Amino acid sequence: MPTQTDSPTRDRIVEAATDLVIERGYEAATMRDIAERAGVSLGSAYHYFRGKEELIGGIYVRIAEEHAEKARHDMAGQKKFLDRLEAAAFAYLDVLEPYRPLAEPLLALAIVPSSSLSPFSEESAPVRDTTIGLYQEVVDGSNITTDMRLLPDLPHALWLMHTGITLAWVHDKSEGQAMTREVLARSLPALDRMLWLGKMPLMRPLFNDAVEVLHLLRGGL
Amino acid sequence: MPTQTDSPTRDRIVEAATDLVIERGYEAATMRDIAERAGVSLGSAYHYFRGKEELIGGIYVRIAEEHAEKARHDMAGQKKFLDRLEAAAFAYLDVLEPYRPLAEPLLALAIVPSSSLSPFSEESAPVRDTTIGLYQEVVDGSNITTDMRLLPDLPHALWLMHTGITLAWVHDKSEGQAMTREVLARSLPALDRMLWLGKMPLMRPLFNDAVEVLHLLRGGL
DNA sequence: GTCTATAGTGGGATAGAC
DNA sequence: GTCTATCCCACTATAGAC
Repeated sequence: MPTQTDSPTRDRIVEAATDLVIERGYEAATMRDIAERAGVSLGSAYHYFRGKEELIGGIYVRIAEEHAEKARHDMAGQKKFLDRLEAAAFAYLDVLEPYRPLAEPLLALAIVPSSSLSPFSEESAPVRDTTIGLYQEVVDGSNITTDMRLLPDLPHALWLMHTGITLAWVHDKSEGQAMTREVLARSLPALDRMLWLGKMPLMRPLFNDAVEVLHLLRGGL
Repeated sequence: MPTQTDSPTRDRIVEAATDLVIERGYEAATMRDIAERAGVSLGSAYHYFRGKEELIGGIYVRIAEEHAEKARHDMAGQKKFLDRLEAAAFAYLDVLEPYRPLAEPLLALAIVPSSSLSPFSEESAPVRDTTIGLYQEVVDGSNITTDMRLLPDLPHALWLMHTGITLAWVHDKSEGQAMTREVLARSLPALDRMLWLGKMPLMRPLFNDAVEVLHLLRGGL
């Protein structure tokens, strides 16, 4: 944890904030209410956290860690790249589920590139590395066959896809976000098959572009 | 315009808001300042607009219309699908450029699915239809060859890509958002080539998935 | 020096007189 | 349809408690 010193008061405030935001939504959970439920004064809450945004931010870390843990468990023993990728992706949706009430307000904060809560920010580097590392494991532990030039950028690209899944999941209006699951069930095997096509000479120019685009994205975001 | 009745006062408020937000940013442009610059009271501003968000929302319409106009001009006479698609995409980036100071705050509002400013919302239907219609023209005026089952969903899919481009552009940290342009320069030809591959029997299963995924997305977002 | 409490400030939004 | 007056919020400043 490269964050603050541990403090029971601090933890109580985070907990109160998470509960209240889940109960009432982001706007309706006022800093006064959060402080009151945590049994501290408003001033104390602001002593520990720069603002409401930072208070909420800690949840990201929790989600990423829960995801990594469940994904590692679910793909243990699996060898096929598709199996491992599916395990990691669906584990993410499982972990996300209870946090759904937080999805909209969290996304509104995280989408701002200059915000510390943005997945691309300097401050998010630890959480980002956790998830990229997980996808590295997805690749490394597998028997993937594709254009070898793609491999170094693949974990990062999968993490980018991971943020895309988040975006789709938040916007998914279907019951229990079934659409996101169905899209993954359809597109992950397709992705697997496309990667496999990377071995074919006919596909060479397409994979040239893919490698180049992934590099560009990595540099400019 | 299926919106409000025209009113000079209303227009003055919109203009003041746009200017102030570009000058100072979204947060710093207070409703009080906007009202003052427009020469009306705070209460009057709230008479015309439900809130700050709605006040800013009108800008979307303007961007979509400017884009459609420039794109139609730029692709006039072009027959090749790739040429038309590139014309439409790069026209969009050209149109977006002067609005860059608004990008972050606007995205923060638009990303919330329940917001009227979301590109997927009921209220955004007119703007959405404008842009989907433009991509329909991109396809219809072209000599595109691909798996025919893809065609009905293609304009909507291109609009989805269009919102993705917006997302990348807002996050693009490179000088003058050069990365987004380079990514497009690389990936649009690749997309064109992939669509062309839809004619090959080998690609049949991949295009089955593509058609299915596009349908799922269309239904669940 | 570390934490807490209190009393502000300013901004978004609303009610109701005219 | 325009205004004034007011509410409630996030957030700040700062004095004091331990």
